[in-house]
Amino acid sequence: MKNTAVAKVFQDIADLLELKGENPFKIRAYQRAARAIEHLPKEIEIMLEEGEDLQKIPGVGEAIAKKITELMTTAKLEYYEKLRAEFPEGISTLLDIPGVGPKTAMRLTSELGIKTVDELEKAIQEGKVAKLFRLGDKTAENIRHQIQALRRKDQRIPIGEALPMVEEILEALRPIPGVKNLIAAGSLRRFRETVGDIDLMGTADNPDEVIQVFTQLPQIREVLAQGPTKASVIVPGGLQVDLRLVEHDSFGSLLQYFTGSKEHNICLREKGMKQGLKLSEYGITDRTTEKLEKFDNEEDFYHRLGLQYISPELREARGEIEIAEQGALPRLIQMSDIRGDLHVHSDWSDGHDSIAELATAAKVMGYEYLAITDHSIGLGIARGLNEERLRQQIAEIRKLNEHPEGVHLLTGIEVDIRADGKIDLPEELLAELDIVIAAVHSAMSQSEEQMTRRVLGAIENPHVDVIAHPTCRLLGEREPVAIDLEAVFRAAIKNNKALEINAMPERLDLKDIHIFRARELGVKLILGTDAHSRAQLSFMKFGVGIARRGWCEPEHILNTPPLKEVLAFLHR
DNA sequence: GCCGTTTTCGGCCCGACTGTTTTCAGTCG
Repeated sequence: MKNTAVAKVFQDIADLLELKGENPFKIRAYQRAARAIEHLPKEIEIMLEEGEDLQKIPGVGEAIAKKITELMTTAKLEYYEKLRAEFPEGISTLLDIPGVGPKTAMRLTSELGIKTVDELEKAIQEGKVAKLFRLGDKTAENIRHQIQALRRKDQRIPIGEALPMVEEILEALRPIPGVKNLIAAGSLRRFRETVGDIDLMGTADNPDEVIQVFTQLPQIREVLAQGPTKASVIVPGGLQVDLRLVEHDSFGSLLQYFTGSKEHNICLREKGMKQGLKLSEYGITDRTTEKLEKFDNEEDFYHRLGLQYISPELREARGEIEIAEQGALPRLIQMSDIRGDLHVHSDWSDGHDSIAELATAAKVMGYEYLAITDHSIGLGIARGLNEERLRQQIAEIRKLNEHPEGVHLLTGIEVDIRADGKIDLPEELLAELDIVIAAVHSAMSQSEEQMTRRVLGAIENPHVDVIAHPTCRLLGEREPVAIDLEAVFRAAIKNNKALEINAMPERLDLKDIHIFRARELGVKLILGTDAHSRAQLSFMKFGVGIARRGWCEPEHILNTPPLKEVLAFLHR
C-alpha cells in the first residue's frame, strides 16, 4: 500500500472522529499523522522492509504506528472498519463542502437523513435545511452556492499557469508611486506545483489608489469584493486573486503568516509557546508582559525565535524548524547557479527553433552549455531523428562549436524506451553522443512490474546517461505511470546514472518529495526544461523551484558545475 | 493520540468571520 492511500485512511479516520465529536486533539493527531504520511519522501513499505521505526515520522506515536503496521501487513484496519460502520456510507463527502463542518453534517444526517451532496442540495431547495435550529436562510443559501462551486470543480491550477498571470499583475502594480512592497504569498511563494488562490501582499502609502488600479486591470474578469485595503478578484481561468495592503511595520509577520504552510505555522507557534511567546500575523507577543513586537521583515521574525531564516519552499513542516534551530539549513540551489540546460529540442524534431537560435538564447541566459536532445525515430509523431539525420545533426553541432565565443553545445538525443524496454537507436551511434537521455513515451498503462523493469533496463544500458520525466505525469491531465521509484533510484545509484527533474511546468517530474528522497539516497539529478522553443528555456525557474522544495543544493544538480565536470560525468 | 532541557501527565496555534443570537457556536485559513 502506497503512502497516499495510507494517508487517506488516516484522514478519513480524522473526519469520522470529527463527526463523532471526539476529543479535538485526538482528531488533530490523526490529521497531522495523515499529512505527515502524505508528504513523506520515503514509502512506508520501504521503511518497514528496512525495519525502520515508524515513530520516527513526526506525529506518529505508538498507537498510530501500530495501526499503520496493521494496515500494511493485512491491507485492513479493524479500528477503521468499526468506525466506518457507525456512519452512513458517504457522509464524510458532506465535509468537502466549504461551510459544512462536522456539527452541521451530523445534524443534516440525524435530523434530515441526508447522506450525500445531492440529497443535501435537494433538501435546501425544499427549504428543509433553513428550518433547522441555528441554521437559516443565509446559511442554507451559502451551502447551496458552495455545492455549485464544488461542482464547477474550481480546483487547484498548475503553477505554470498561475505564475505568469501573477507576475503580470505584479508588474502592473509595482510602478505605482507609493508602492513599497508587493509580493505573492501563499503556496505560489512556496512554489507548490499547484496553487489554489493567490494572496498578494504589499505596503503602500496610498492603498486605496493601488486597490483602484488593481480592480481595473484589463485581465480582471470579475471583482468579488473591494475595500480600502483589500480586494478580491477573479482572473481568466477562474483563479481568485486577493490583494491586501498592510501596515509597513508588521509586513514581515503578515507575509510570514500568509505564506504558510499552515502546518509550518502551527509548528512554529508551538515552538514559540515553549519560549513563552505567542505568534500571530500581527507579530510576536510576550506571554507574561503581553507586549507585542512587530516585524517589518521575515528575517527578523525568524531570528527572534532563534532560527535561521527559512526559505518559503522549505516551509512544509518537514523538519525545517528543528534544522533551522541548529543553523544547518541547506544552501538551496538558485537560478544563478545554473550553467546550462541539458534537455532541449530543436527544429530537427518537434521543436520550433534552430540549434543556432537556441544557442543564442542560451547565451543570453548566461549559460555556458546547452544539450540538444531531439527525439529519436520511435516518436514518429514528433519527427524523431533516424540514424542518418542524427549523424547530420552531430556534424552541424560540431561545426557550431567551432565558434568558441558562444555557448558550448552538447550532442545528444532523447531516445525512446520502447514498450519492450529496447532503445530505438544503435549502440555505436549512442556512444558518439555527449548525452543520451532515455524516456518513456508510450504504453504507459503497463503494470508496475513491467514499467519498472522497462526503465531499469534503460538505466542498465551503458550508453544511457539520464532517465527523463521518470513518472510521465502531466499535471491535471495524466496520472503518473505505475513505477517502483525506489528501485529506480537504487538502480540509478548503482549504475551511476542521473535522473531528470523535468522543469516543464505541466510535468515537474520528478516532483518535490521524489526529489527529496532521491537526493537523500544520493541519486545524481539533472535539470532539463524539455524546451521546444527559445522562450521555453525560461522553464528552468520552475525546475529550480521544485528542486528547492526537494532541499537541493547546487552540488546535487549536474547543471551547476563547469562544462568540464559535466562532460566528465557523461563520459565516465 | 502525541509529546517532553519547564511536564511520562496535562497540556495541545491563533485570530477572524458569519449567522444566529441575547453571549456564542461553528467554520475557516
